[in-house]
Amino acid sequence: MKPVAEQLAYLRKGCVDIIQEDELKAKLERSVRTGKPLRVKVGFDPTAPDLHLGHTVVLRKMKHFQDMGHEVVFLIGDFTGLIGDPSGRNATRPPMTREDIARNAETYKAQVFKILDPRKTVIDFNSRWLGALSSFEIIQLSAKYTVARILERDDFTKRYKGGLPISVHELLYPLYQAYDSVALRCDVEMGGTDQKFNLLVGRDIQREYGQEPQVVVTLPLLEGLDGVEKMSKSLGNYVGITEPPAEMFGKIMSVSDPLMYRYYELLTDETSATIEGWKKEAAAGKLNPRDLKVRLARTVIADFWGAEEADKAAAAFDRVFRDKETPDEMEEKAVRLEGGAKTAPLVQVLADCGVFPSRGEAKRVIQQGGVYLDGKRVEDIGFRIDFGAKPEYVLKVGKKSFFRLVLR
RNA sequence: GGGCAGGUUCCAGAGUGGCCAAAUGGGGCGGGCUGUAAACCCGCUGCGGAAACGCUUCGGAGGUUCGAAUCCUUCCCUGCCCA
Repeated sequence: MKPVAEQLAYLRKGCVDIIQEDELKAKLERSVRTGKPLRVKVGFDPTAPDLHLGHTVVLRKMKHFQDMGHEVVFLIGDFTGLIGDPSGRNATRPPMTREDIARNAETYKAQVFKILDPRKTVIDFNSRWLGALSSFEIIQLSAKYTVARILERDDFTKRYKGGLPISVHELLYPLYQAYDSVALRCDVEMGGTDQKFNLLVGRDIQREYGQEPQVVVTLPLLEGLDGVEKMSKSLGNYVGITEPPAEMFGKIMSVSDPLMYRYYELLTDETSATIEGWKKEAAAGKLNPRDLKVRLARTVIADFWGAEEADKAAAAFDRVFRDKETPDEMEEKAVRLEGGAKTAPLVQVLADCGVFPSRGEAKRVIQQGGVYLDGKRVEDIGFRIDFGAKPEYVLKVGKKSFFRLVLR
């Protein structure tokens, strides 16, 4: 196990808060002395079946703890998922079914080891202990905290003052999450900055149960592709870690320059000094931000798919967008025509095979000049596609979507 | 239990009998500019229709009216105040 000072320096990088740092130091010292690793918990909400880059910020930090020889608990909040954490939301979340949760948990398991070391990771479910609590024990737990303190949480305060509904079970959420720390006897709990309140409640409740309070580590929330909202699946501004390399590449390239530096900071091992240097060089015109962006995309993709795939994605991207060629892999859309007909109005075909949600939408985009067949812009909304001449067309919608239209 | 204020299109939020498929902003989509950047500019944004126009929508169900998002009844949901 590494010396404490070295561990601290390594673990501190990129964190927003460490509460309290001297407590962490003390825990690390004891761990070095006794050879007993720290237990670090991070809870994951079972609603998102697919991890995205936003999750990887904390996953990477978990990996850092593993690198330092500590034990990481990847806690799937299957029980708390039944409540639905209202953090950062202004509305109550609909609860999930047990089936949803079980399925999503499996998906998680399959994904986290792209980053985490499986030998040093414990995967657990909080239904294991929360589901076993009796009503009496729940009352005991709730008695250890006050409504006023719970309402201090930012989003509760806002909702309360704004006259928006808060259900009682939502108030219980932080207590349940805190109880996880008690059940696991955590030394450290990590989460995004939006989790700060919940993590801190963990400290209080552990104290109430006679345990040494955990150290709370918060990490920045990664902004989504829009650069404003935090990355989330429901906002659609995310890059999923299982997405094909080409997809990832395109998404990362579409990010704004300031966001690119942010991504470097949070998603790669480049040092802050290096990144600052690039920023200056780009501003001075010595470096094309586009090249930096390509580098970022390759680095990120290499983490999940390997360097070779990253290179391929980069090459494919150049072919399509620099050389204006069509990509070699496109989503195929099967076209079915009535009674073995060979031709049909394009608008109809595009709506039927799901490229557009309705004919109206298809018409609109064609009128606006956003539809291309085999590289030629379709000008006429009455255009009929003819599969008699050829069985397959390359369809381009807007700048970046390509489909293969195949008659079935 | 009593009083009051609300529930509008993806979201926020106007609209209080016909001019409302419903202002405005955001989001989304398309075009232009570019580094497929961002920012910015233009356009579109319920469904069907080439269009004229038709059809379905304003918490649910009924009703009044030639005509309702707008009025009435009732039910459901939310917030506030009092108890």
